[in-house]
Amino acid sequence: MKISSKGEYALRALIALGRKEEELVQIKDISKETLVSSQYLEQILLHLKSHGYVISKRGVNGGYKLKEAPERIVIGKVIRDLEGPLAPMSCVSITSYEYCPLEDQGCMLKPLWALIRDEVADLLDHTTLQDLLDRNINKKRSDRK
Amino acid sequence: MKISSKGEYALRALIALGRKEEELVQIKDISKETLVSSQYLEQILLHLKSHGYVISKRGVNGGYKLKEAPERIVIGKVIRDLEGPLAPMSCVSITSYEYCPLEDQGCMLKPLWALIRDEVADLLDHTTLQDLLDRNINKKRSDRK
DNA sequence: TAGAAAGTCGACTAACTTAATCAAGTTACT
DNA sequence: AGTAACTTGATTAAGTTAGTCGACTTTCTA
Repeated sequence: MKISSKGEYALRALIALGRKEEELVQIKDISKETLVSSQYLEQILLHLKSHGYVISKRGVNGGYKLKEAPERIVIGKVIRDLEGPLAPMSCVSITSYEYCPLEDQGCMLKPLWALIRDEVADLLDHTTLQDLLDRNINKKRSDRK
Repeated sequence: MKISSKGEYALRALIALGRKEEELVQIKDISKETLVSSQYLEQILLHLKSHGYVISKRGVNGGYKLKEAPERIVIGKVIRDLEGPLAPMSCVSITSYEYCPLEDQGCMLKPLWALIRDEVADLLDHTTLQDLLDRNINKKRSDRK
């Protein structure tokens, strides 16, 4: 049930950029703040760029910044884009469902996995980068009304 | 955020045994029901045995059965025993915590991981094998009162 | 306009994990 | 004695993770 370091590091980078809001931040500065090597960050930032989360400027005084406002960046989407489905098993994944023959005979595990998927997805899909920056990750969730 | 097939298969095997309650069930019969190869099941059943979930009888007419009643087998414990901590990051793991230097500077991600850990652990630690057999996995959780 | 700063891109790799498979046992029933 | 059945440890093939490397392109500035 782990989050991979790629997802973790991507979120660290987004947080670092979110704290500077509009300025360009260079990889080596992001590296200092996130404790991730420049070379690995480079790879991760390219992924973030290709998925439309950040924009970059090359050359002297270049760097990265967020493409959208932090309140429009949804953590669940970032994690799915960077490391794949949130569901614990593909038989309960909305975004990448795979058939399992046990479904036909009334699998007794599927409802459990579905519940986990729902809880995790609900939480991450209702948390934005701004929530992280505000340290506002409790409450405010759909099923707690 | 995946459950490994080892954990999934172990739970399938426990369910198969739980349905027979007291009889000895042979690996090849568990294999038919769970759709897991006999040879891989063999390995998994040994793990389940070493962790005290099942007992076996060798020789002709041997097989496996549950060591305890299904209502005493907690799914969270099975998963932790078979595939490790439930926490999405080791910095929020109760059972296998590991220090992360970002903690000292107020990591903004840790509260999120902690919340996920709490939700998943709460769910799995309040679900027993009997609940799975009864298809009774909703409600009845501590934070829903 | 040369040179340095900074991002880009693709290939590569070492270590680890997963998911098995295999072979050679040991035990116990008939 | 024979065979069904569990036991154990070694091995392996494939995939993933977490990087590393090197050559390249763009852009600013002196």
